[in-house]
Amino acid sequence: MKMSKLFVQTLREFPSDAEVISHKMLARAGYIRKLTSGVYNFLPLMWRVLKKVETIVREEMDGAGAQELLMPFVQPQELWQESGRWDAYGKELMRLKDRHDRVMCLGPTHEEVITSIARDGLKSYKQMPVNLYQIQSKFRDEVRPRYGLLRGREFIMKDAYSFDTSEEGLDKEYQNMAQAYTRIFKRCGLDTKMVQSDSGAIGGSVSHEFMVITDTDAGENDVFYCNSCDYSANSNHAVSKLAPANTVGKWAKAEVIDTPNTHSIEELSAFLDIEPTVILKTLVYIADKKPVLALIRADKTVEETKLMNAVGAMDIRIAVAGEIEELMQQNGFDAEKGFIGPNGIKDVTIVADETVREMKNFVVGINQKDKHLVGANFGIDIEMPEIVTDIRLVEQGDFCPECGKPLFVTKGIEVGNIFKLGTKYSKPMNAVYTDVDGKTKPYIMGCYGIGISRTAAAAVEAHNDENGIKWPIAIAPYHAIVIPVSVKDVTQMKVAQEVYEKLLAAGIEAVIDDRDERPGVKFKDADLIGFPFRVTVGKTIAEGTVEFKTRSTGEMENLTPDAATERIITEVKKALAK
RNA sequence: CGGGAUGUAGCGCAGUUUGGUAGCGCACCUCGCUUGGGACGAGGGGGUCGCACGUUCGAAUCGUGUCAUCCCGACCA
Repeated sequence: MKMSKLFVQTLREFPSDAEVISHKMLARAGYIRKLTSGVYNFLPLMWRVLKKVETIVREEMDGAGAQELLMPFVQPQELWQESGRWDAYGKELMRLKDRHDRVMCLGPTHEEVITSIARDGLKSYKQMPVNLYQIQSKFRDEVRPRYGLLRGREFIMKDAYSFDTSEEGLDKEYQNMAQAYTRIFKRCGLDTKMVQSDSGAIGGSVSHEFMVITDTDAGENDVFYCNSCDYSANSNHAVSKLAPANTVGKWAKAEVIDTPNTHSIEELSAFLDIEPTVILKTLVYIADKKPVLALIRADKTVEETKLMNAVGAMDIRIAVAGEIEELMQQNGFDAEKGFIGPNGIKDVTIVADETVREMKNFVVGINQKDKHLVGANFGIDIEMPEIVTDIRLVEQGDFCPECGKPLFVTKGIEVGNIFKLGTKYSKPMNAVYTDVDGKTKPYIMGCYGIGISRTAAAAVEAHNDENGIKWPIAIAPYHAIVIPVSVKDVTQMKVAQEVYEKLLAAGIEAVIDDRDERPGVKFKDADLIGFPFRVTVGKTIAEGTVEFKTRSTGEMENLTPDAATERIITEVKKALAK
């Protein structure tokens, strides 16, 4: 490809609406252009990258025994009503009407459609196991799209769905996919960590996420991991052992005492001269529009996803002052934040964290302003809630649940995930097969996603410097660029042309910068766009050498034109051999 | 959806306070000159100043409304 004809417009400055590095770089280097919020044009360079990621994904998925198909982007409401997700999915599901006022949605994921395909054509145990996948644009009407391709509304995703006749079969396919994913991301030049995670709106029991570890803002997930064993988990799912703490209060008997103006745990513990570990904290949440009380040892934080799961809600948030007031009034109390407690609250789900179990003689709010109950105990002064489970956010300094060594935290970009769905969709949608015993049974399903466009963006997050992108060779839009310093210099141009043609003949994807620009412009563009290799043909051609530069390391060498050509061919082959 | 901000040429911005016929840099076109890290000179093309209504002799500028975009929080590939 001639640089003069390559459809790309690099910018001198970063677009002002870009926040994270991958968005800045991809926009400035002319890979993407925003069409509207969270929706991007993938320009020729970007499309080449995406196709390369797709190719790797296809090769590994096919190699793992999956079969590719393509499902529609527009889906009918009825299918989503069958699974129960039409109401459950929320506003992220982009709904629209056709000309007959029939209600449709844009596919954010395809469990419903694939399940309908399966129940039509997958009738016998003999046809299983089977794994079907597609690569396609998805649309999720995100509350707040951001970070460019990392959280767009429209994005390219590979989604695979497996059908098995047994849990054992599903386990096997789950492992199979985990291994395929590990290979895929490695081939894309990304270091990923497979972490335990919450299964969220898609549902199911077990799930893992593949995280690109990054220390930038773009890593929206906190990942806790252990250096001594292989435990790692998303913070929304992580569990931990706690350091020993004093959880027994200093009071011998229960009594209500005045605690004026102690609205926070800090103020209360200072006023009473005690540690927060002997205070029972009561938080009011709104889960699916209904209030929920969460009890936890006061030095700990509630993890909202865990709480949401504990009460079986689809949506959760902390209550605002007005809602707390309303709850108090309904129960005949006059208290505010800081003095709330579980006693006397009727018809409200109460969830306690495991940490409350070992608390004794503790301090707790009793829904009276400026008063607390001290020396309280479960079973005597406070009823133990029916739901006692882990709703605690793991923190740095906690210990590994498996081996007891310290846990560490880091940021991660989720590029893929795998779920065990079980019969979550097959049962409600009556998607069944006939088993060997002649009985009809629902499929045991799994689903496996990879964000294609997010993976490409994550690669930029992981590989860049102040001058631009440093693409991993396997997913770079082109492998190499050949730059004649002056296109008017006949010798330089001739040698550059020869190198370029030899590269093409060897199957290297190369660009020749035939523009009549000053060298600085060409070098800046080459670095910004991120060609893995660069051959510069300049004055040193008089001594028979050209300059060979490796983008990832910045290393520069003077080689003969043939040596530089061979070097690129060797390096690219080596990189693609994985 | 709550809080904050911004909409002026493809990109980055000034002009708005104090109303008077729209500007700068980059990019683009032509010519000259230049050629190892985003040169220089001359000339040129491109904008209903987000949109609507209002105030005014006159609105990018003032008022009201509206839309869009971005940032901070709750969701997720």
